Formats: sequence, structure tokens, C-alpha cells
Amino acid sequence: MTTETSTPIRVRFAPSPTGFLHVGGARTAIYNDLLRQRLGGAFILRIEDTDRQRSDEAMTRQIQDALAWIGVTWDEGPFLQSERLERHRERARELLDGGLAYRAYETPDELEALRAAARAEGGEFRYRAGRSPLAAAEIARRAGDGDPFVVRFRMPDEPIRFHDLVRGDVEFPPEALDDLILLRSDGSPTYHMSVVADDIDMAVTHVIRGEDHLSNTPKHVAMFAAFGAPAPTFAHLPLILGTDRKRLSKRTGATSVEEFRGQGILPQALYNFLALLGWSPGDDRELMSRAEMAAVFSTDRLNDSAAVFDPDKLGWMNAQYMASLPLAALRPHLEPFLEAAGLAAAAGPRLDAALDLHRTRARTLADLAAAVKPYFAETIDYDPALTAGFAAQEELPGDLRELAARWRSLAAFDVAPLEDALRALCAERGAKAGHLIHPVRMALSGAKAGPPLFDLVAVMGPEATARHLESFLAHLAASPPPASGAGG
RNA sequence: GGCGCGUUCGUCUAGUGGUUAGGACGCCGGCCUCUCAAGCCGGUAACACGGGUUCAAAUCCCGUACGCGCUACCA
Repeated sequence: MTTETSTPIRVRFAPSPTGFLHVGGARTAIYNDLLRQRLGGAFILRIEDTDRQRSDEAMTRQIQDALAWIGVTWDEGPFLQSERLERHRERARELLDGGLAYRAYETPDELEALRAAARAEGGEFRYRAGRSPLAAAEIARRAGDGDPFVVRFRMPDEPIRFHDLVRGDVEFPPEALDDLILLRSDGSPTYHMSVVADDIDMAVTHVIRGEDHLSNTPKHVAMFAAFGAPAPTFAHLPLILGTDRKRLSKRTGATSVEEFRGQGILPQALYNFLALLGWSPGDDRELMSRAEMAAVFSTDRLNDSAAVFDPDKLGWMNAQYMASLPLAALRPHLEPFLEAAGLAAAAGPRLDAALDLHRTRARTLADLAAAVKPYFAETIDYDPALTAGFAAQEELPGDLRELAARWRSLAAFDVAPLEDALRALCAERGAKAGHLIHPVRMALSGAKAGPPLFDLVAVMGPEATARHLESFLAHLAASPPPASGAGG
């Protein structure tokens, strides 16, 4: 049965703060977010920082920032698992008192030796109650001496079955499971102890997490049973792979939400893209808002095989959002990029007009900011490789000067008169309009391609146009003469 | 090694016994056009392999190959 309750659910996203929020983690958060929106209930954010060595407070903050940026909101938390250690110990003690867990006195070295020996015989060492490699007398001695011990969970002897919303019915034989450690010899709870204790205390109903936890799930299922608590419904998501078909890593490109943000990807695009990496609405829709997805989200349509992260498609999707989002929604996200481009002051109708001219021509916010720069920048850095062709045209400077003069005398700096003036001049010179259109585009934008020229000029305005035309003329004058000889 | 999970165009996916195997990204071509995008139109390209079951299999079963996960006093 894959039925989802129609009653409110409680989901949680539980990252460990050992690094930036990974896109895999972000996608997990997104599915939790979508399911909670679809069915109602609560989203709990829980930071699993029980590994003190690797956890970092800055990362805890960063993860929250990244989540908020991408548009995932939580109703409860963030709870720091490290602040609940006492509760986790208490829960372990309950199991101990109830005989569902026991003390074990082997040292890590002894355990390692056992594992090595088992492997040498081609087998696998399993730690189970009553099968301690230590003699009863030795155990008694260590207990009596107050030697350090771990608390182990007594794993049941029957196969453990559970239903996974993505995988279907899954069964693990008892031989595959150890009596896992609940409390380390220093008394600190392990991940498994903390997760189960928290999921029970927080009344979590649905656990959506990465496939790497599938093999942990039978352990957790057994523990829920030991506590007499109903196990939550599980959904284990397939991994996200890099273009090399290996687990996504920095080797093949960006992996963290932060990196994509820095590249100029919109949060709406990343959310949309990630959501579709392992889920589809069932029809052919791809561009969908969070609300649209939430309206039709179902775990039934979660995919069960790994997906390769395709940066090209993300770029396309980002371009779609940049082209269609209301300017007001786009601007706040663009701001940091404008600032980085030295355009912190750019604003107003000119900026909006320029944005409209370039938004369908950029893939990222960084591209957009760069494209809009010439409208506000004092100068343009011309690339000699792109201007060499113009520098070779002897009559061009004179024609450009004449054009500048005619444009200057225009009553209105609008598309039609600008175009008429340029075409008339070209006609007088017996040239096609391209004779001036292309060099002027280069002069005003530093690029050989871009928006329709007269739109560009009108938005640029008389001052910037005159200024850039002037410096382009200077650039041409300073350009080395065309190579003589071969080719001519 | 053991246990678990997976495998449809290069990539993301639709498909749940009968389809010309659909859509999207990418790529190629066309239209539009002052160029480039966008948009529109068209093209390219897939059921990992081998056995079954069945009148009929991408869909069900078994095996093989390949990939991945777990196998810690990490999470």
C-alpha cells in the first residue's frame, strides 16, 4: 500500500552541518517541503551535529540560509541534536532497563581483530547478543573492574520488513544486521540512537531521505518497535550523479546550493530543476512553480533510479525564469551581481529597459549583469580581436562621426528617428545598413551580437551613446594598422 | 566478499501487456531578422544483455553484466 494519509503529516529534514548544503540534500528538503505543502502538517528542521568533530556552527547557519534562499521553509526548529544528548542517553537507558539493550565490553581493537579474522575466512563479522567473543568470566571481570563499555541494541532474530514509498517492500535478513551501538564508551549517543529518539519525540510521520540510509532503515525499524512506537513511513530517494555517472562531486562541477547561487542561478530555477530530478508531475509540464508542484505532488511519482545532474538543462531553466519573471522579482536577485560588476548605483527605468532587452539573452544573473554594464559604465573595454575588422575599414571613422552628429541633432532619441538617420546615411554612402549597424553595436556594447541595435541605442540614451562612440573612435585610431600583404 | 537497491534517446523523464515508444535539455536544419538570443517549425537519438511466461513484453518472472549504497564506538 502506498496510500498517503490525508491527515496532517510531520516531516523532517535532518542535515549534518559538515559542509555546504549539497544539491542532493536540497532536493531531499524540497521533496519534504512539497509533501508537507500537499498534505498539510509540519516541516521540522533538525541539525544532526552529534559528530562534534566534523560539525561546524557556521555550517549550521549556512544550511539555514541556503534552505531559506531556495524557498524551503520550516515550521519547527532548527533543533540541534547536540542539545538533546541527555534525552538520547535517557532513551538508551530505557532500552537497557527493559532488557532490549545490553552492555558490551569489547574494545575497538578487539572488534577490529574479529572483523579482520572473519574477513580472512571470507565471511563477515556480526556482533549479536550471546555470541560475544569474550568468555563469560572475562566479561564479568571487566564489568567488575568498571571497564568502559558500549550499550548495544538487541537486534531481533526475525527478518525485518518495511514498506518504502519509493522502493516498495524491502526485507533484510537478520544475519545482515549487527547489534548496533546505541551509546559509545564515552556515553555519547550514536547517530542511530539520536535519530530514532528524535523521530519519536518529534512525532515524525514521514521520513524522506537519501538512498544511502536504506540499509540503516531496518535498524531504525527495529528500534521503533522496541520503543513501542509506530515506525514512520519511509521514502528513500535515489542518488544524484555527476556527468561522469559517479556520485556528484566537486570534480565534475558545482555541488552546493551556494555555488549555484554564486553563479547566478535563480532560486526558483534551482528548486524547479531539483524537484524534477527524480520526480515528475505525470504530464509534460516542466516549468512549474513551487505552488504548482505542491498542488500535484505525490510520492507515488518519485523515481527509483539515480539521476545525472545536467548543468546545461539547469542553465536553460534558469534562462526561462530570467526571461519570464516580473522585473520586480528579478531585481533583488540581480543586485549582488550588479554590485560585483560595479553597478551598485544602477537603477530606475533605464535599468529596467536594459534588463528587458537582455533577459532573453542571458543564462545566468552574472551574464545579465555583464550585459547591462555598458549602459551604465563610463568606459567599455574593447577586445582587439573583435574590433580588428572595423579598424581595417578606412572610411568607417568618418562615417561614425557623421552618424554621431546626426543623432546628436535628433529632436527625439527614439528608435524610429535613430534608425532613419542611420539608414539614410548608409544609403548616401551606397552601403547597406550593416555597414554602420555592426560597428555601432560593437562601439556601444563591446559585443558583436546583441539586441536589435536601435532598441539598444534608445535605451542607452544620448549621453552614453555619444561617449561610447567617441571612445570607440579613439580605440580604432589606436589600433594597429591591418597587416599588409597576404589576403589584403 | 555479504546484504540491499537500481538499469527507456548523450542527459532529465512519460510509459504499469497491444503506442509509428511521447515530452524536455543538448545537438543539427529552417522561419523570423541589422547580429545574437527568445519564439515558432522540423530533424537526430533509447527500452543493458540472455532466457522464460503470454496470441502479444519496455512493461511480469529468472539469470548475467554493469552501476550505486550499506557492511564504524561517521552521519
